[in-house]
Amino acid sequence: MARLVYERADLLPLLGEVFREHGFEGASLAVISRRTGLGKGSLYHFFPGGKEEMAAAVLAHVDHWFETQVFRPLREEPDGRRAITAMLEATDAYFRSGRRVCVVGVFALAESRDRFAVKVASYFSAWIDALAGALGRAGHPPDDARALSEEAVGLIQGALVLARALDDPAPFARTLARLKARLVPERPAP
Amino acid sequence: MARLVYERADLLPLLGEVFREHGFEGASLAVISRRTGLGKGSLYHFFPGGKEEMAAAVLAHVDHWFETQVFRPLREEPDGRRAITAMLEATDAYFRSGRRVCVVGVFALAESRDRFAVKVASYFSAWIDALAGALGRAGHPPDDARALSEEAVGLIQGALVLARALDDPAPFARTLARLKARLVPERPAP
DNA sequence: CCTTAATTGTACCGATCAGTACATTCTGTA
DNA sequence: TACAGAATGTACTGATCGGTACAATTAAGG
Repeated sequence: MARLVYERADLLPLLGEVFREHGFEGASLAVISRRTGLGKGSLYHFFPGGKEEMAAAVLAHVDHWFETQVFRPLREEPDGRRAITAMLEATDAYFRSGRRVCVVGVFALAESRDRFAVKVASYFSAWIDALAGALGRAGHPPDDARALSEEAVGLIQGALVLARALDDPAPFARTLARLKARLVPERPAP
Repeated sequence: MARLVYERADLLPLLGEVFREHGFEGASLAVISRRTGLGKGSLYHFFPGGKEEMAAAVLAHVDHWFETQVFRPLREEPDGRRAITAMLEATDAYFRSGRRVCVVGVFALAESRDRFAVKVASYFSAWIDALAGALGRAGHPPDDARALSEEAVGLIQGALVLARALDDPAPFARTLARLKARLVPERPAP
């Protein structure tokens, strides 16, 4: 058989999609095997810890993506408005304008939250912290910035739930547009 | 053994908690049996359709609760501001101030969405429609009302995800407080 | 070509899954 | 008390679960 996967890292995007679509409980080794094209032998070769290790690797992979593409720019870009605009664009791209849900959110709602409690919690708190900082640099008063950041991150997650529930990505797109207007108004925040 | 359950309806709250905590895939008949105190014989006596019928009954039960306690008051209470305030209070009570997640949201994010697509979608669209009407009666311009309603429902769902992810109900409470300030401002909306 | 180790598919394990069959136990009505 | 039907627990089914063992295959180095 042709060798399609050369590295463990090549598997992570595929595994990510499987867990995103099925959740942890619903992602059976059978569907993982089918979607990756790898037998159990290969899967356990790359992930001796089994399904739990696969899910942990996916969470770490997602966290790393957001850390480098979203959180760090939010923290380090001196221009707060530019940082927030970039975050909204990256978010829109990552979630495919609402056609993709958040695997961390999926894990958070189900039983699997307890198993991955630390990673799930740190993902959201890192996002809120980084965005609050950028909002502060964009001119929002510190007290507002924190509340606004929490609201924005929650709004994104809620819009993903809504988009999936209604089977329509439009609510997510509208939410991002409203968020942009609120977080980065045409005239800098008072 | 003492008979604890006399009617199928008595089971729905128990089943609701199980599906809320475990999701559809994660709620095995073993845990359902343990949590309800009923053997499989009894469960299949009440729900010949098995797990799927149980979940459908739970969704219908939740939908009925929201219909009578939230959606209908939102539609029929002439005073829009009063209707919205009552909705926020009922929502806070139902979700136990953020200590409880939304079983429809849980179903929406996981694979189970496809199985219950109609009920999941209608729950959210009914909520958004009813709230948009009340917002209109509360003085919000029609265009704003629709967008504001969608945002509010999404915000509630997102806050539930956040509360569960961070294992802290506070974000939900703060979100409801902000929502109240936005939907029912001290001085009626412009 | 030969060796070696990494990689992979397959057969299997015990446990658990949803669901069925059915005998037993209750409960209400004579 | 006696009976009928509802309610219930238990034992089972085949399928699938996550995970293991291991032999066959592959690729790289000499």
